[in-house]
Amino acid sequence: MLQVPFIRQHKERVLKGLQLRNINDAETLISQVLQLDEDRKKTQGTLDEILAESNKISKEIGQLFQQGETQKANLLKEKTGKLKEDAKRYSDQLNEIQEALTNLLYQIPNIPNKSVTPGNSDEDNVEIFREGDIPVLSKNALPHWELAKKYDLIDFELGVKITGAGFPVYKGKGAKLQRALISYFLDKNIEAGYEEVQVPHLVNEASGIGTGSLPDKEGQMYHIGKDDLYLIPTAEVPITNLYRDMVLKESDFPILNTGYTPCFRREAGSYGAHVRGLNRLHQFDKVEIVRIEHPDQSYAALEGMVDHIKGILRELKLPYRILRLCGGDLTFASALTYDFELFSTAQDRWLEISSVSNFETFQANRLKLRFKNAKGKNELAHTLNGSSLALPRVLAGILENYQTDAGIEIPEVLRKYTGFDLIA
RNA sequence: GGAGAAAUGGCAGAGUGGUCGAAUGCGGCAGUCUUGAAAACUGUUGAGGGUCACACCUCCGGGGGUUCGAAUCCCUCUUUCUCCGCCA
Repeated sequence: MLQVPFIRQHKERVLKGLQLRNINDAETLISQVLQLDEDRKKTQGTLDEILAESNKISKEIGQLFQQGETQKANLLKEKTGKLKEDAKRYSDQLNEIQEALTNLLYQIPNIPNKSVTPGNSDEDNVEIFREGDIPVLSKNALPHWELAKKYDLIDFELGVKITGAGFPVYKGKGAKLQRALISYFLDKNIEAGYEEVQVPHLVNEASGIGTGSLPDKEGQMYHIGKDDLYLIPTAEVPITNLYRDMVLKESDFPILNTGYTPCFRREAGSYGAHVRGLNRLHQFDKVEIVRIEHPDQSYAALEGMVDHIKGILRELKLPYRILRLCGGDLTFASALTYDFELFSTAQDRWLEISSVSNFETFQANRLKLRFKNAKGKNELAHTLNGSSLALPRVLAGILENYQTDAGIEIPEVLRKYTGFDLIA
């Protein structure tokens, strides 16, 4: 969530940023925010005066009682009735204004970084890097859902039986390969300095709001009504919320965490061929990296995260590219996002496997995640996160790109985790 | 799930209706002393709103109530601890 003083001071920049995101009524939205904030100040000013007066009288009454001047005190008491009424009225009004203001601010996404280019959809994203050889496969190469069936690695129908579509069952070497990937990713992250955490898979509303997942992605998350908890759509939510309501020291930076969790997404209305197999699921596994950074360091950190993920894909010998998301495709809370996509030869298409973002202070403002700066003032920290990596599509990419007539080869770096080097 | 106790500033811990935003200790910061450090001593040290700056307002787990006045009383929720029960 943006800070109102920021909006006031950088109105033009905010408007430009929102336009870059194709928000058409930005002007109205912003002027409403500023107007409401003015109303807020005015109302609070009035309320404060009333409260000050009422506090003064209360003190006087207290003194009179102590001096035994009961009669005078009782006289003074009568004056407070109107003040109380007024205070109640203005306080109610203030609450209304504040609620309206908050609701408005919840609707405003983050302001894109300078480097973000205009665009309407994923087609306008800018490819900034590409690496890895695209393997030449034999004529009878199969997509991963066929391979999964052929080698009995994943059973989609069984998942439908016990839960529903989008909840696959991994079996045998399929399950082992997935577990190998999780261990490998975690180990790589730990090696790079990230501390592993295991976090709850259900979060409360405050956590959802903290990362900007709520109310923006309400419909995307599974909600458990009975206990008012949400299944996490990504480990970003619980891990980032570890630092909610904190005032850090400058020496605490940087904070690096990694964690493996399943992720749950409702993905309402997505059906059809392009979401076949592992391409889009309701439950999938992901290893996440999260960083809490000093504002001066956050963009360097973002580049560091990109390099780190590059290193993993390089080791896995998978062909991939990096996109810088355009204004229209940027997620709600992000200022700058790089997507990693790996090329699936058998499907002849790019699959998104990681998204690395700098949220600057957008989440920190909601999280009340601050640090004491050199001047001793509390300042919002920057939060970042990235997938390293999302499992299903990496698994799909490995199955598809590593298939040979003899079977599916296991990437070299994974063999110590799988204990086998071929799925045949 | 049942019974009881508790929740106060970075931490520990006083405070049971009237200058309490809150004693005291520890920690942090600044200074004196020292070649430097430690110790000792002195001062300082919560957050948010508001203001050019003051003033002023709000916050003692969350929400609501009683009262002229609430950290203190009442209701409610949450969390923690102890005992019992159940249990991977």
